[in-house]
Amino acid sequence: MSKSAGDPAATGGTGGEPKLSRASVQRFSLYLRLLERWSQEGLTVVSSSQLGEALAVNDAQVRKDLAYLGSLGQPGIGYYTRELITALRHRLGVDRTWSAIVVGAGNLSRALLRYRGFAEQGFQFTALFDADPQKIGQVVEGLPVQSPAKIPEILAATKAELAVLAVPAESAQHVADMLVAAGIRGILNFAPVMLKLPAHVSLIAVDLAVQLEQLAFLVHLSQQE
Amino acid sequence: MSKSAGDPAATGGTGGEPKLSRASVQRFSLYLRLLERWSQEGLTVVSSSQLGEALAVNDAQVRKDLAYLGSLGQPGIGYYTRELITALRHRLGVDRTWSAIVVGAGNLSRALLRYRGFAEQGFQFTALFDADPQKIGQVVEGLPVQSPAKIPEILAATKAELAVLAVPAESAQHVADMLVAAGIRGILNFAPVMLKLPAHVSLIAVDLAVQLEQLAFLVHLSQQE
DNA sequence: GGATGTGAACGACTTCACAGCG
DNA sequence: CGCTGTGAAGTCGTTCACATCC
Repeated sequence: MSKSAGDPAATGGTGGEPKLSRASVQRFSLYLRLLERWSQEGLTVVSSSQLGEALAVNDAQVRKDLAYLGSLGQPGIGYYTRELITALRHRLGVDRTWSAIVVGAGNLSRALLRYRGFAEQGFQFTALFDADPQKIGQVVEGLPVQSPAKIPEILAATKAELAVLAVPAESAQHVADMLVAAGIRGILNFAPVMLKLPAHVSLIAVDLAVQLEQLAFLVHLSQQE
Repeated sequence: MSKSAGDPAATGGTGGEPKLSRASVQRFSLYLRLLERWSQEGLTVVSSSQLGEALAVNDAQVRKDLAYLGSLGQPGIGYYTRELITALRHRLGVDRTWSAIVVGAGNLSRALLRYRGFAEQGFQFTALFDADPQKIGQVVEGLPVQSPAKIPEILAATKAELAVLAVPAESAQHVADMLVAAGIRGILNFAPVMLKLPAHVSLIAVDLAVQLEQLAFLVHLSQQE
């Protein structure tokens, strides 16, 4: 469940690009994480079938995906993990630091702020907002809770490009509009609503209730036989 | 990002089924939520294009999806919301109560336990586990934290079929194995690892770090032009 | 008229299969 | 040899277009 903001009038070029399948992007993060773990465990060379098996992906698919990074593979050998990691980081854009703000100071935000994996990947949470006057001024995981009214100001100051939206469904669109107006570039939305955003703002939506429902449905299906 | 446990040797029948696209299932939950909201607002009839517009889905796609529920549509009119809702609930398996347990008593679990949308959809969280001795005995959102050693016992008693896994990556596979041994039917995994599960246990994986990375990548891409 | 249901065209993604290289 | 890179084939999902029905 995730949808990027539009991509109209693309395919402008006369074609000939190596083709970046929209779906392979979904797997890049998984390759990267796995490679980082394996690399730390001392693995220096890896084959497409090893990667494929670990991630439940066809090995040809893995090669197609990785080919998009350039011809890094060594026939008869495999891929050098270090090289792959560097190339993946670059392609994914995580070879730099991303600054992100969090709106909504509930348990979900707390969980996100606490998770150390983000910092390792170059993500920094630089500000936390909540509309609840009771919460403003409190410090959560090292960040003071601030009024959403300050979003424009803070966003201008921190140059944060990403925002995590973990507010009630009712206020999600309103807050999103504020973020857009303040110049945000991408929103990770946890509120159970379909946000309407201009095309230049990217969107990933994660709806936890939907996920649980999907799981129930899978079980439901498997029980019907 | 989600993958059901295998589905080998399927396609046994001689074909002829109305065809349930794996992807349309992803949308069923969204239709359902939207319809429930609109229905409460007094809407009694809805057209495929209305639904499509609200969810950014082609109207023909919506009709194809809904056709799988039977021929509920009224040519020239649309669909009766009540009928659609009932049919969707039945098809999704949420026209009954699902009992679920939660393993890992961190902030993410807290957020899930607190979210009221689950109860409305018939999901009940009946037990909470954590390996941290410090936490055992505490009461979180109304549920006492129990030792994972009690999983088999409690699972047998509560007949819970679903489990939410919100534990550190290191222990995720171990806990998953325990859950499987105890007879769980489906797992919603938040730990950043690829779980290996037997085919009869369904799996939905939500990796928050991957989602943020995907968002960064989308922004990264949009900035390259 | 207005909306459904659906075959057919289209496009995207995946898998196969194999040439080619170290 | 083993493993990559990739055209070709196959599968799946989406969109189009239109007959059909209220």
